[in-house]
Amino acid sequence: MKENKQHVVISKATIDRLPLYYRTLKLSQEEGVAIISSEELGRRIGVTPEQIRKDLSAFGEFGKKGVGYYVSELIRNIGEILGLNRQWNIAIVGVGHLGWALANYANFASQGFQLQAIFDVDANKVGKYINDVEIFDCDRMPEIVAERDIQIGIITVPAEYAQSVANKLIKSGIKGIWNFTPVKIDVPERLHIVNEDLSVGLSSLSFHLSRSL
Amino acid sequence: MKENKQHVVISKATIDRLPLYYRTLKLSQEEGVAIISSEELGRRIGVTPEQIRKDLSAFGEFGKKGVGYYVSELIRNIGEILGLNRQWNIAIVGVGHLGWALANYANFASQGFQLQAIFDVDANKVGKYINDVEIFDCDRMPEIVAERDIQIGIITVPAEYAQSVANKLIKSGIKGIWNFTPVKIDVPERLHIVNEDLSVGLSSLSFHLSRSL
DNA sequence: TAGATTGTTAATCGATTAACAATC
DNA sequence: TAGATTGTTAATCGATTAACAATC
Repeated sequence: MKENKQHVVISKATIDRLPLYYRTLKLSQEEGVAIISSEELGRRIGVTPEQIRKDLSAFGEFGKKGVGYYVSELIRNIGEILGLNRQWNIAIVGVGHLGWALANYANFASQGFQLQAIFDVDANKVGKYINDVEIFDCDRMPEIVAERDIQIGIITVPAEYAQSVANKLIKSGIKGIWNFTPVKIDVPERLHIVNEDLSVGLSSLSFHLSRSL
Repeated sequence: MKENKQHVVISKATIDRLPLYYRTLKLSQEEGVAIISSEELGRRIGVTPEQIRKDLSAFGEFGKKGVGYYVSELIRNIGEILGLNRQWNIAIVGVGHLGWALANYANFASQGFQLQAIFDVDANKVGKYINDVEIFDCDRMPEIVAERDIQIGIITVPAEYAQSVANKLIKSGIKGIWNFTPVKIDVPERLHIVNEDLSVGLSSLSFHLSRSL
């Protein structure tokens, strides 16, 4: 019996672990593992088995007591929870080093994220292609976003343009933003935004190394 | 009176917010702000003033009651806490798209992180330069790391080589690792590792969009 | 059946928020 | 002095861990 647990509050921490489970399960599947226990899955990921069972229990009952989880079934279920069983259309705004790297990141496609367009203001870049994806002028954002049903925008422009680019994306009809600039972007309530602040990682290392060296 | 609060437990969340404070303070300073309240700083970052005061209080008393924080003083103090007032020598292993982008990321240097070397196994890349930084064969890691006193290694190789590259870095004397591969790397207790899993961001957006669309 | 492992409830731990005395 | 704002203690909230009944 599959329950619908809409009433359970799902923590951000849980959502961030699900992709980890998903990926590790896929790897296990490739290795030929058909059934896996929370114990074994936890060992591979570096998470306690209780944590995994708790996380999953927020969405339903996916395992078999005394047995474990059927890998393919769990992959399907987590994929469904994360919305990975469908295609998302994404766009990158800003072809700097990072934007270029992300545009070349082939793995997105394999996870259902289809890069539909790249935007930049530089006339020298507009009209060129990165891996068969065209670079458009930012002014054409409303048109292209609508035409290609783009739901997610990735912002890799210099920090000072982050907010104005976000505004333009939102006005064009985008539903979610992945922000690589180190500034806080104000967005309407209904919009989802994930901040990927790459400068935190090194600072964190710096902090710990200063203390231990 | 500056106290030494070695007994206070500092949460990971606090450490992750400090770079945010640091950066925002620097921006404020550039705008000519000399004194800032936790209220105003919080507003700019999107964090409650209580949070900021609590975070800082783990390290000492940096403000003036009834006044606020002297921006330059707080920058210096947070910089000291994070270990940003010194130079760290870093190396990148793996010149794929992401490694290339990071090697070109000029901002590292401005924060005291000096890219000293790049490593790759591809003979076509070895000997070339990215922004005046030479690409060395991975076999020369022990030699170069020691010679240039490199403390931090950035791993941007394909997932399957992550662990062996980490082992090599550690054996070469590296003290901290910034891991961009989506796999768990086992390291000795004394080593610091920060995982930057870029695939989580899109999955998280996918999850929220699935629910709200 | 006995052993294994889930799903869930209760207990613990940790982090955030609220409140306020101290003091500039 | 009165108003403002810090630093800290107490209260709340949320997330993780432990324990265990259910059951395959």
